[in-house]
Amino acid sequence: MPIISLPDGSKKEFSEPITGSAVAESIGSGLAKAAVAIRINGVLRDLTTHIEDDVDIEIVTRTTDEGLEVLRHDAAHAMAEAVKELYPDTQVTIGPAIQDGFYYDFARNETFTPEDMELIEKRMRKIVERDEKITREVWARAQAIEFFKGQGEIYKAKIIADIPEDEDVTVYKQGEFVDLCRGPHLPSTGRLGKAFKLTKLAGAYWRGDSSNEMLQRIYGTAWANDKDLKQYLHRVEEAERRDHRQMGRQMNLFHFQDEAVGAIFWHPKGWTLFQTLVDYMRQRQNIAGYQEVNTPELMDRSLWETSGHWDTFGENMFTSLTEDNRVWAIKPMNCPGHVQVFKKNLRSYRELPLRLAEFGKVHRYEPSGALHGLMRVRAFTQDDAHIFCTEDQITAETGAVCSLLLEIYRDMGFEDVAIKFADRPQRRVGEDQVWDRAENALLKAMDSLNLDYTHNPGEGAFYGPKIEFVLRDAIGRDWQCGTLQVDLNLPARLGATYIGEDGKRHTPVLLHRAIFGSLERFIGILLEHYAGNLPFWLAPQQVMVATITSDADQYALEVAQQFQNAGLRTETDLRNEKINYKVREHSLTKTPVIIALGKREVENHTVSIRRLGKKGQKVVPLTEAIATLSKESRPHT
RNA sequence: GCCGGUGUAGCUCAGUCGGUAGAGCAACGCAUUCGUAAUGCGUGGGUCGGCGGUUCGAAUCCGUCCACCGGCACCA
Repeated sequence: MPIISLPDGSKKEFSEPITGSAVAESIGSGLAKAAVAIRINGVLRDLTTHIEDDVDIEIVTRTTDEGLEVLRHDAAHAMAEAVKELYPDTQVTIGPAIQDGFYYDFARNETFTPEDMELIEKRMRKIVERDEKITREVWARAQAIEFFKGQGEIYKAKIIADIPEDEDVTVYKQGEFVDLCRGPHLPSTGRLGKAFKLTKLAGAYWRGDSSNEMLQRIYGTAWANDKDLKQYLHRVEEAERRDHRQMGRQMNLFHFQDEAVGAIFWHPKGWTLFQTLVDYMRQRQNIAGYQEVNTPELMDRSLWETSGHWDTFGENMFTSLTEDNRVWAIKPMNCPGHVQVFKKNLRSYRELPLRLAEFGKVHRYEPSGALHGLMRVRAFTQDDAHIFCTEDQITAETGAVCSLLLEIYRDMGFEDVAIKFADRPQRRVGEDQVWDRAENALLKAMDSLNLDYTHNPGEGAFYGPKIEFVLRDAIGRDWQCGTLQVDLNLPARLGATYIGEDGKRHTPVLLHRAIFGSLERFIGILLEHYAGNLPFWLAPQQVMVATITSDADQYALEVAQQFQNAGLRTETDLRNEKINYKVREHSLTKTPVIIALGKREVENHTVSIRRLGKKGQKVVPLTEAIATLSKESRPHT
């Protein structure tokens, strides 16, 4: 006689054991239709589960995050079933739900083609039409292994062998298809609906390990209904439209070419943007007590051996062998250089914290497959700084870096910043006790600053734990940009010391920190965040003075000159073209302000201001325009 | 680095069965002086990613290398 409590506190009593579906039906047919799973005493279960005891339940519907996860997991199963029907010699491995969709990894000798993908999707739709019952069974481990081996499913057998002894091995059946799975699943394949689509074909290593064989992964997206699917596809298109590589071409900012793979040719406008960011950061850092330095691009290999970079990343460093038989490494980081500057003078504890900053251009031989526009390159510029301090100063310095960083992100238009704590990685230098100290010091600093953070295990740098600062952009994507690392290893390895109050030599703590991270990448992020429509103060070309007729040419040159004198990045367009044509062209290159000048403006000494993305225009006296725009051109700090 | 896809004019793209390579935009020239997202007419522009092979003949078929795109792995 189960008594079932609903989330709103109401109770329902049933005279006999009942399934989740029936409970949903008893509440309402609409709910029953939308239901994909049931939460019983906090645990997500199949709708087909029989409820015999008194329980708290919640019906999970297809539009909720959890419901979508179930739906997408079902889509993965339907895809696997389709693949097994069409290509019986294929082994299925794993197929989880992911953000916005699902994938399944297959092992098969032949490769899947885009045409296969269409066939598979068609077959999935047939499987949905067949509306096969999905049933759950608990199997004995040995029996399960035997079964899947018998089916030629070696990967599945391996997965079962890895399931902890105390966990049940559950399998789900739909039609002829039997899959090892934790569940939960829908009652039948028909409930999946039609709002899914296979999206891409890719390789993926078995168990995510590049020393293993590569499987074939098929990705798909699945939604509660057609409307949501359409909306998602539209969102993807929008994201493509704001691709920074596209913006770079449209706005004439930079280009790449085969002779310099992973390196950027900055055009005048792109470089102007770059310099605007550098100028801004330089100013902020000066105020925050940093001193700027510059260190060599090339340093003898031995220095990198001492620092530990050679052992850890030697294969990813560019080197140059010279006539005198010396091997030079092109710097992949600035820290060893900064330590040399620190070491050159005898340092006193009174000088600490000493903050050395450098807009250092570094080179790293990134794997070819990792390269991606401005986001991942082989030559980039860091807004790097190293803070030499005592252990007692770690907290205060961490606090200062955090507030500086958050202010700067806000200026750039990012309000939403997440913080992660990354601790010791597998591959590292230094004793475990040193790592304990470094991690504890950083955690203590974060706690005493009341920072909200999540844990990112094993993701620290090879010389120390780090804080990662992750910002969220206008379309909800996360970008890890800033970082702060506590390093108790490199200063000792590179022999940095200072004289303490006690008159003895001590090894300083080294805090590595960057705010933009890579200037190049940050520009990519800005371009995508703003879809090219940069705020006025950042826009490389702020004002275009365009004439309506040639009568205004003289005045236009005068106006442009005055804008330039006021520090506004201004160009003129005196071409013999219609104003419509000019407006369109300069709008496409994302110029924030177009000043159109005709007879009327010449006569009245006014200008007509048109803002990017806005319909009309405003006619104001020239002096007023200059005042307004100059004010806007300052970083709003 | 690995898997799959793509590579044709400055840009976006078409090119059937192997038979002398096309469009729109841009550029250049001429006309037009125009009031806020494309004025008209004309002209020039190609190592069809590189190299090799098959063929009487290759943008097209085969091999190989390179780059890019989407993933995987990597990311000091």
